[in-house]
Amino acid sequence: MKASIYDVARYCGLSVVTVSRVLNNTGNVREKNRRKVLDAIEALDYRPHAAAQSLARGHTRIIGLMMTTLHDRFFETVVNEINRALARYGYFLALSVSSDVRSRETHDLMHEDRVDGLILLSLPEEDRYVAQLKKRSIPFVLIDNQRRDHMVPSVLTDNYYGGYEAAKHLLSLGHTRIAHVCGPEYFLSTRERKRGFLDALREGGLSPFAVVQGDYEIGFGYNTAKSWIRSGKLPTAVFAGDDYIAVGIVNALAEEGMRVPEAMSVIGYDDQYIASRLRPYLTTVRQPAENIGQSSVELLLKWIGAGSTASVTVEWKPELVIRESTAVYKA
Amino acid sequence: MKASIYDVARYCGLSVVTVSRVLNNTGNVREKNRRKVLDAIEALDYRPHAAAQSLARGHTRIIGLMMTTLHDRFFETVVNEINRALARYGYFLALSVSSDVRSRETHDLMHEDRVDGLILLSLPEEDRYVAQLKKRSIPFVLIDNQRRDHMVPSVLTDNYYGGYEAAKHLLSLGHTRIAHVCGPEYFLSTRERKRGFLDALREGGLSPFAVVQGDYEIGFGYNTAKSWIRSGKLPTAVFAGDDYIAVGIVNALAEEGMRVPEAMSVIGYDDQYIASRLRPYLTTVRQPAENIGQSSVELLLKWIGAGSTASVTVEWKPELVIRESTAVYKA
DNA sequence: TTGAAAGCGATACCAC
DNA sequence: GTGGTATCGCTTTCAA
Repeated sequence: MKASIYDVARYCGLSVVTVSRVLNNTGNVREKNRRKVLDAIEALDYRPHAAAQSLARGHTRIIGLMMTTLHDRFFETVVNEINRALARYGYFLALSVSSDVRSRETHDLMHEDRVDGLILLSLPEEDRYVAQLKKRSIPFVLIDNQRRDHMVPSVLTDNYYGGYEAAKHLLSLGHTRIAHVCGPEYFLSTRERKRGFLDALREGGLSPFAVVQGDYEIGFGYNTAKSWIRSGKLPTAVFAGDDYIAVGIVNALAEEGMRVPEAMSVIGYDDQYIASRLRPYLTTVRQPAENIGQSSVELLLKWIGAGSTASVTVEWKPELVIRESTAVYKA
Repeated sequence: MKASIYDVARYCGLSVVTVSRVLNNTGNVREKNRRKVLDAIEALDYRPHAAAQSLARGHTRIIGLMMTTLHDRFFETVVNEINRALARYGYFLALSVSSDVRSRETHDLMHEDRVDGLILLSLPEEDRYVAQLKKRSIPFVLIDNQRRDHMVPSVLTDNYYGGYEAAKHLLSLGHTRIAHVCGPEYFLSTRERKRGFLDALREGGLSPFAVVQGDYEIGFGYNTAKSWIRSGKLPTAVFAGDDYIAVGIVNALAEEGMRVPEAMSVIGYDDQYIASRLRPYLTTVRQPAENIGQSSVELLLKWIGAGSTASVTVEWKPELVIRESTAVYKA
């Protein structure tokens, strides 16, 4: 049978209160007794019962994380970092991956006082949750939120800047026939990247060779490039909405014997695993996933600690990573 | 303030016992009263307090999952499936990703009665945990365990079979100069795949063109292929230890203007995302991650339900997925 | 510095 | 069918 705090108290001839005190490092315990308690704990291999502690203290030291998919390098890294940061502060991570927003389990995560706070990672329909969370006054943080108008603590990256920098890079290389192959319109990030891209081109006095919209998939990039090739009209540089699209483009070109960056410069977004492994290594825009994960935890724990929040927004700048897939334009 | 079961009882003029009864669907409640309770719950927007329930019931309905990395398609899918299966049974998932086996948080997951059971996903040093778990009599299941000798409930895939089938496939295509580029020796899966591969070759009366060992990385496949090319001595077919290695090989070949499968047949393992997206689509050996995730949950919950286990081992057969990267040998 | 006792919010045994 | 009460294991006043 597992030892309880009473067993420890009995074992060392002190009261449970004293045991509790050394457990929680609340002062006022004679050093000699402290030792006795510690020894008893050791001898009995005692560990406090989490549920009992939660009940007594009113909190669980569990943070919930809700997301729709793990299959994304950026998300993976964020989750990893959140996990690590949480552990450092003595918190646990409850994960809920659910593509179906309306499923039951995600709701119970916030309904039964299971968590002290929640992190919402790039959730569509975020409003629905935000309303619930506010009503139940559960601390939360949004990462990569879709809407920026409601005042809620959130951490995000400057996608406009990312798109802008990507385009600037291509421009500086002397390209003038520049296309953008982007993701679905309903992502704020897609729209922002595009806006940044277009603004940069406009500043350069250019209009885009083309703006093609589809999914963040290798296949979409592949098909787009193939259709350009078929038509015989190609841009000299492409800003892909993400690395998968970029890789698809490179792949299609390679099949036709065209090399990147010689035949076409290609720039991606996200710095996924393959971006730095597959030749040609991809020039890309990197989001600081580690920082994002960390800030979200810090923001959340600050809220939990303070009992209220100032609804801070932390914004990270993405970073242009120049590798092999972009080069100076040669006529 | 959040409503407790006492508030509900007071509101509907019944006792907490009755409320608890309708909450848990234990019979013996007059239908009329049942309605009253339900109405009160509705009116007060009441939800039972998880910690209080855990304390009273003696379990948490939380299952812990320990793993070392999320960056793997197979793992992702397993996690996803575990999450889904758990949710179906009304359980929650506590995740601990930790490459450092000795870190604190992973331990507390099993020490404070936070979880009703644990799933260990492909953990090196599994023995250490198994011992702890057994000592504390916490139900657990191993997925993809490294050692197969200790009697513990586990679910795994037949890597020997996978390697064997891969080789058979290449053999049946008429290849005779077949290489194996595999992962690190310390993975049981690596050793098993290799053993299957070698046995198949032996049955075909062949010895391998080469067996090269390195990391499960694109770069390793790339470098290996490059060195073959430099040496001028190439196999006509390769069984890569995983898809990343395979993609690296294809990538290196493509750079030299050599096409797959025309110049060389390549077969991967795991059916990662890129395997089915990048041309040429990879012939690969697919592990049934969904089934694995599900069985692990079922095994674990069965143990938890029964209070004991028969130490079952569930083994899934991987499946050969033939796509574009392998073809009949032409001299 | 220490400990007795009152919660925390449920469940479960046992009368009625 | 229903409800009083002890119980789960810990924290937190409050007196001593």
